Formats: sequence, structure tokens, C-alpha cells
Amino acid sequence: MPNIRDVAQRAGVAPITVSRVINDTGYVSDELRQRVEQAISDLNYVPNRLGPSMRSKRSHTVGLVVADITNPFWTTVVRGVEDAAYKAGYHLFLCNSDESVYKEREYVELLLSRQVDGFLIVPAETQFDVLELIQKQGKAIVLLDRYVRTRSIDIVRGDSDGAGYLLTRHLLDLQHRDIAMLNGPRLASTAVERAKGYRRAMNEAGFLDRSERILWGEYTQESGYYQTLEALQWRPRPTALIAANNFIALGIVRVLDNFGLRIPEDISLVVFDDLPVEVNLRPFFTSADQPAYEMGFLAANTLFERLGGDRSSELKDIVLPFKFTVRSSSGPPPKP
Amino acid sequence: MPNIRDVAQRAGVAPITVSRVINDTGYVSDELRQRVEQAISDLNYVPNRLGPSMRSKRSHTVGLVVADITNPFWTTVVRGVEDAAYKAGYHLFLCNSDESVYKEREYVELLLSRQVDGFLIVPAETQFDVLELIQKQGKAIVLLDRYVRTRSIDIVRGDSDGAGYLLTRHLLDLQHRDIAMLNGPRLASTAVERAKGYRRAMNEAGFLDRSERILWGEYTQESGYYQTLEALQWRPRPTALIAANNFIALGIVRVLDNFGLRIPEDISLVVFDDLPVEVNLRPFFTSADQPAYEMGFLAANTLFERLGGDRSSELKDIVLPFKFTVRSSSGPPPKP
DNA sequence: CTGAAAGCGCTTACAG
DNA sequence: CTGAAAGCGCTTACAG
Repeated sequence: MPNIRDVAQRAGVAPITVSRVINDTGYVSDELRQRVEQAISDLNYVPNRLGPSMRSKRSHTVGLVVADITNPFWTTVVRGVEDAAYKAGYHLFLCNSDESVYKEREYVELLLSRQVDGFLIVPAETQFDVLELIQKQGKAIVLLDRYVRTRSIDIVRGDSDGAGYLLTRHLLDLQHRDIAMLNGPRLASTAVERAKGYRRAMNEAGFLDRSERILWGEYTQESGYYQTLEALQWRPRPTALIAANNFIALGIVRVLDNFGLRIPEDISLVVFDDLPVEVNLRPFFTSADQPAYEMGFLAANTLFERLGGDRSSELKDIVLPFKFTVRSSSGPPPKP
Repeated sequence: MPNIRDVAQRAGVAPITVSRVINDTGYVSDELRQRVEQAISDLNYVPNRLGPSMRSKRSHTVGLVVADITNPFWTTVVRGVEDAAYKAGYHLFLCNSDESVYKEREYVELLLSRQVDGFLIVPAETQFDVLELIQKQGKAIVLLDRYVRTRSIDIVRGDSDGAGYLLTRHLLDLQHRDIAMLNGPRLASTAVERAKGYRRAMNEAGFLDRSERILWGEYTQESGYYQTLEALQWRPRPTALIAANNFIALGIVRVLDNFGLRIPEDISLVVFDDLPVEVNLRPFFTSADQPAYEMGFLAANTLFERLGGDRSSELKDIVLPFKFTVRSSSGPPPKP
């Protein structure tokens, strides 16, 4: 491939003149400019951005680490990030952590050596040890969706606490009293927040000490499956279930049939993150959806602001409200 | 950030010795190795891969351009690519072309200047002009899903022709005779192939000249909507519809209600790419699904083989069969 | 076993 | 308005 010197030679100028033409910087006479442009097109010259990246220590590149792009929620977040990056002239390295801190760290190290300017990460756990590594290298970072132990870090997330509260209130308003929450892992901040909202609504309604009604698990279909099996053993049997995410909801649906239970006649269901719609029962439950696209878009732009020199300003904790889709049939509870 | 010379200085060695320790190449005495490792950890040294990339002209980086990552089909393809890349030690630049040749070209140019080693692209149109650019720069490329005019290019794709044939046969076997195909754009090779399979099955069954039963459009919900409106005007009215992709199927479903038509009682439906399942009618149609993950994984590995020096071998055209999910209720046709 | 030199492609800072 | 020199961080190829 030709380099800037080949172009310069062909045009009979110095490399720096070619550079000035390419970047439209400094003064170049029309005549030289024409000769350079001719040489560029003759040689199919494509400037190599690795050079400038090395000099300027700016790659205009961002590392994006999500849990699993196969989950439509993250897909949508990624799309928001990508659109923001496109507009801002950044390129994305896409990485799937699969919720593993090991893979997360591995990717961060590789991305650091690739000289990304910053990171957009969905942390796998609240113990976010790679942060030290990132900050020591002086790289910017904005978290997506889940906060971590340290608060000294920018984040854009959904209002899980508020949504947990509203979903629970919704069920309470429909006269449900025995409400089980099938939750994600204790190490995920979103699960913790969702539980907090649940408890707040229950307490306000005068139902104290309902913590044992929260089943901690994973954000997976399997987990939802086993959590449901357990919840259905309780006496009195719950009249309503809260699924802390879409996969857990799938697990729930898989079980109910075996117990001869139907939604909403026998048991009500409300769901966080109503995105993957495997379920034919969609009209029968109320859902609270994260504004996924906006989350990605905002987080990316927050990062780009930082990279643009806005490092001094104070930390951001942007909390986006969920979108509610209330469907009539989430209740009321069945008569015994 | 410290560089290799800082480490060398601290360890009292030459930079090349540090390089040898990092890459575990050449001979280094245990003593020096220890001093170097100590210095690396003291300084939190992270090697800068831009240096080697510039020297070796290998970035171990791949440009991935898909139509829209928001479509679950492409999501799954991307996941396959990512897993393959992770294993092979490559990193991905993710780009959405939004089916626009303009954006496609823009991304390819940017990726070229970023010195990607190769490309994985879902071409927006059969006229794939950027190919010249890519090949002139001596970069490897493997197409995903859709072929283009030039055949001198590796590709991994689904067997659209075969799937079109089988879906049509399925309807014919159920005694359908008036079958409308709501297809994608004429510029998309997948749409062309799907139509080809349809015609082949119809011809074999003795129904010639059924080309006018193919409605060309876009792979979008809007297109499916208007195509359905048109198809329903025909006399005799079609007893079965073939949706050439998932979005078109959504458009179909939106219309049927207005006409008081129900699936499968009044009209049968078969669908390509049964991935986004907005539809509550899923149990009522037969679908042919692309092996999306495998497509991404295979395409990426094909590219890596090329990058590994396998450029000489002949062109690959890997055609993967669709997976069929035949649901009983796709037919038979209603009695008049 | 260890190291000094050169060069990958570019642009900043300086000189003319 | 134009250009020669130096340097971003690394490693190949050579010398000792």
C-alpha cells in the first residue's frame, strides 16, 4: 500500500504538504493541492490512521463491553451507542462479557493495549476491580445500566427502584397481597434496586418483613424456572409474580402449564424488560421496559463529552425512567 | 503512560529485552526477566499494540458491517462472529449500514484507514462497488448472507433457494394453489433466491407463469403491510401467503384483522426468518430459519483462514440449510 | 544471551 | 506558502 511519502514523491512535494491537503489544515497553494489530489487518486492512497493515533495518543476508538449482545435489551443499547459513535466520529470495539468478570478483565486489558480512548461497560458484578486498571491508565469510562461499589464513576442507568415500586403498587392496587418477586443476582445492582422498590411499595401498604418473598437467582430462564417452582410451594400460594427480567419471565411461563395455572385467571404476572417476545401471553401481563436505546446513546455521548475535555465536571448519575405498558389483565387476584 | 523505554530504564536493560519478555520470544536470562517483570508491574505498564501493528501491518482487527444489529437475525450472526473472533484473537469494529450503500462505503473507507485486516460485510445491494476499493487495498473479505454481482468473493449464506422451494412445496402438499409470495427487494440476492425456489416448486407442480404472484418490496413491516393489501385484491384471493422475512410477516399480520381474515382458518402463512416474535400467532405458521449463529461463526473463521495465509485456495461459497419448523396449522386451504 | 539502529506512517513545531 | 527534522511505541535484523 502506498504511504504518504509515495504520494508526496508522485506529486513532487513534501509529505507534510500531502498531510495538509488530506486534513485541510494550513496553507497549500491551489497548484500543489491539485497535484497532490491527483497523486492520491492515482495511487488509491488511503491515509493510515495508526500514525496519527500514535502521535496524538488519541485513537478515536471506544471499547464497548456488554453482557451478551444476543439479549434484545443489550442489542438496543448497543444500537444507541453505535449511532452516537457514528455521529461523533468514533469507532466501537464490540465485546461480550457473558456476565463473567474474567472475560471482562481480559477484554479490558486487550482494549487498553489497543489504545481505546474510553470504555462503555456493563459491569458483570458490583465488585468492579478492572476500574482501577482503567483509571490508572487515565482512560475515561461510563457504566451502562448497573452501578458498582465505587461511586466515583459516570453511569447511565434505568430507574429500577422506581419501576420495582410501580409494578408492585400496580399489583397492590389490584388487591394482590401475596406477591412473589423472582429476582436476579444479589451482585447485580439492578436486582438490588428492583427489590428495594418492591419492599418500599409493600411497606407503604403495610406489609412489613416481606423480604422472604424475594427469590434471588440469575437473570436466566433456568433461574426463573426453579424460582417459580419454589414460589408455588408457598402457602398461601402467591397470586402474583414479578419477573425481574425477560428471561426469568420465560422460565415462569414454562412452569405454569405443568401446575395447571393460567395467566391471568389463576395467577398474575408483571415483567421487567419486555423485549424478547417468545411468549404468546404478552397481552396478559404488564411490563416495565428500560429505555434501552436512549441509555446507550446518552452513555456514549457522556463518554465523548469527557473525551472532549469535560473531565473536570462532576460525576454523572443519569437515571432514566422505565416505560410502562399496563395491560388490563394483570389482575385482579383469583378468588380462592 | 509508561512506554517500553520507561520499563527498560527501570529494569536497567534495553527496550528490546523488555519486548522479549513481554512476547516470550528469544532468550532472556532469568535474572533480567525478573527485573523486567518487576518494572512492568511497578509501572502498570500496558504494551501499546499500535506500535507492532504499524511495523507488521497487521492489526488483528476486523470490520463487521451489518444492515442493522437491532434485527435479531443479525444480532445472532454478530454473536457468532464475535465468538469466533474472540477465539482467534481478533477484535471487531461494529458498524450498521442501515441497508444504505452510502453508509456502507463510508464505513469501509474509515475501516480501511484504521488498518483492519479484513472485512465481514452484509452487502446492502447486489451492486457492491466498495469491493474494488477493498481488493485494491489488498484486504480480505467474506460476505455474509447475500451474494453480489461479482462472484470472485468468499461468502457464507443460507440456502434461500432451497428454503423457498420447501416452504412452497409444503403449501402445495396442503392443497394450496393460490399462493402469494411477499418478497424483499429485487436488489437483494436472498429475495431473488427465495423467489427462484418458489417458482421451481410451482413449476414442478404444473403451475407455470406464476411470477406475477411474487410481490417485490422491502424487508420491512411497512412493505409487508402494503404487499398484503395488494395480494388480497386478487381474484381468486390467495389461500396462502409466503412472507420472505420476519418483518414482512409482521406487516401481514397487521392487515389480516382489518379484512376479518384469520390464520390459519381463512388464510395460511409461512415465514422466512422466524426470529422476532412480536406475533401471538406463532403456533399457527410454519417457518424456515437461517442458521444465523453458524453463519457468523463460519464466515469469521473463513476470513481468519484467509488472513492466516490461505489466500491461494479457491473461492468459497458456503451454503447453509435453513432449519424448518413445520407447524400443523399452516393449512389446508379453506373451502370456498 | 543482550543491545544499538532503523523504520512502520504520520504530524507538531520550527525554520525559511 | 513550503519543507526538514524529530518522535509517537514497538520489533526485525543485525552485531557482538
